[in-house]
Amino acid sequence: MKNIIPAVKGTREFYPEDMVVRQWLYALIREVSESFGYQEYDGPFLETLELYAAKSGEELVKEQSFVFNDRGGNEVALRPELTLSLARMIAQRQNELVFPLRWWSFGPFWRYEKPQKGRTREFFQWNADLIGVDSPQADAEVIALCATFFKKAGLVPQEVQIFINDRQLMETELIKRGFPQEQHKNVFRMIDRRDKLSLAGWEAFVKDNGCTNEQFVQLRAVIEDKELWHSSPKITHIFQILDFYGVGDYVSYDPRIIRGLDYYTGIVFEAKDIGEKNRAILGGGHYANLVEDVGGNSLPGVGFAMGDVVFPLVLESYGKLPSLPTMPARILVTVFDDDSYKASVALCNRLRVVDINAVLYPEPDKLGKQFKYADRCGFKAALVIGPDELSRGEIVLKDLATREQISFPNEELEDRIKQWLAAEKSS
RNA sequence: GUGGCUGUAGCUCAAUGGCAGAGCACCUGUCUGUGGAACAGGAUGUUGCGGGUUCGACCCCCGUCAGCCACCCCA
Repeated sequence: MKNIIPAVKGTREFYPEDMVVRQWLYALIREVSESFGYQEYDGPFLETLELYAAKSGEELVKEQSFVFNDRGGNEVALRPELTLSLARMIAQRQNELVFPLRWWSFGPFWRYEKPQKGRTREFFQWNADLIGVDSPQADAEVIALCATFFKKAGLVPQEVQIFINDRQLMETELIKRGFPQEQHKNVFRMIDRRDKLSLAGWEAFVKDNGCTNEQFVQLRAVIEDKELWHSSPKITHIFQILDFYGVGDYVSYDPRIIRGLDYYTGIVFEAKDIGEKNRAILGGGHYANLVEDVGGNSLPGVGFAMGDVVFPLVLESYGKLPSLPTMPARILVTVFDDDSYKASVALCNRLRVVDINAVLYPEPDKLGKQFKYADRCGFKAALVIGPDELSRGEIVLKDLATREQISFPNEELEDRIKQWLAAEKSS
């Protein structure tokens, strides 16, 4: 392999076998989103850095965005997330849109991170948001949407769980335990870190960041209190609603879920693979002020995002990634020799007219070679029209799996193929 | 951004300073109208890239790129 110019680090190349997975996922996402009546939309791939600067969280903006100056000298970013674009799009048409509205999107995003398995610099993301309602019912609907998606993908609650928490509940609890309001943003960051450190390491981290020993004890008590949600009418209500949806067993309470993005103000949630790897699959939450933050009137929303990289890995680890055909045609038309080539082209034409996909072998060749090619490419059947068939006015269909051949009159082609394909599909 | 491991044929991997190899896959033939077997034969490499040490480097050293793993962070 000599001197191939390498792809940009962290970018993705979708070979046909990868592309079918991407399209399968897109179709599944569309199916679930639309089953809840969400409308598809999209925003720009390029945005001003300014859009994210105020609200996305420092790390995302300063460390992880692809930023450059355009020819006019403006600082632009390849979008690292969609929610801010969504907020602006809503704000711009705030007076004509009908609320509540439900929108979803699936498109490319970029983050400048160190690539490894499950993490690339270029990825697709599913976003779904419900805008205009500030209620536990709205939060529950969006969480139910996630759970329904998992269910539809074949994942069970023993494999994936959606963990939820409420930042308001946490704030109330923190104040009760002696943490002043201005310390909360900092404390949230500490809670976010808990899972990544040993208890001793976390203790040191917390104290290094200005907490007293008493505060450390209190903080630890908060995040270890798995029953804290009982004191929250909102979360209690949400669990009840999720039972109505029939997805209650996909959701549990976790006081350690806080989320890194700064704009969440209420319910926050994160779905994880609870098997060996413990990978985060999606995350989201409730944001009360986002539309206002980008210049609109106050309007609440709740939504989430899921990347396209981890999810198929999770499915694969549970053996639930479907095997998808990469060959869109099921029929290969062989070419016997130069004299019969015209007849082979004619067969293809007739099949395509009746919406049957067909591939024409590109040159006359030995039949054995053509059958082998057909088999390796994943075709289901090969058609033969050589001198013998032409003289009898017939066509031969060879089933590549069973190796059986049937022949039929030329004029019955369309019907016979349709019949055969229907039988093949159901077998 | 930090630390570690890895990089040899299309794929999986050998070769521990002395002629770059094996299995699988591929191509051809046995087989001039029939693909999954068998047999026979065949092709395939800037050993990721650049430098250095050495009589001699896949091997040792430095740099660099990429992948993977752990951090960081997140989808």
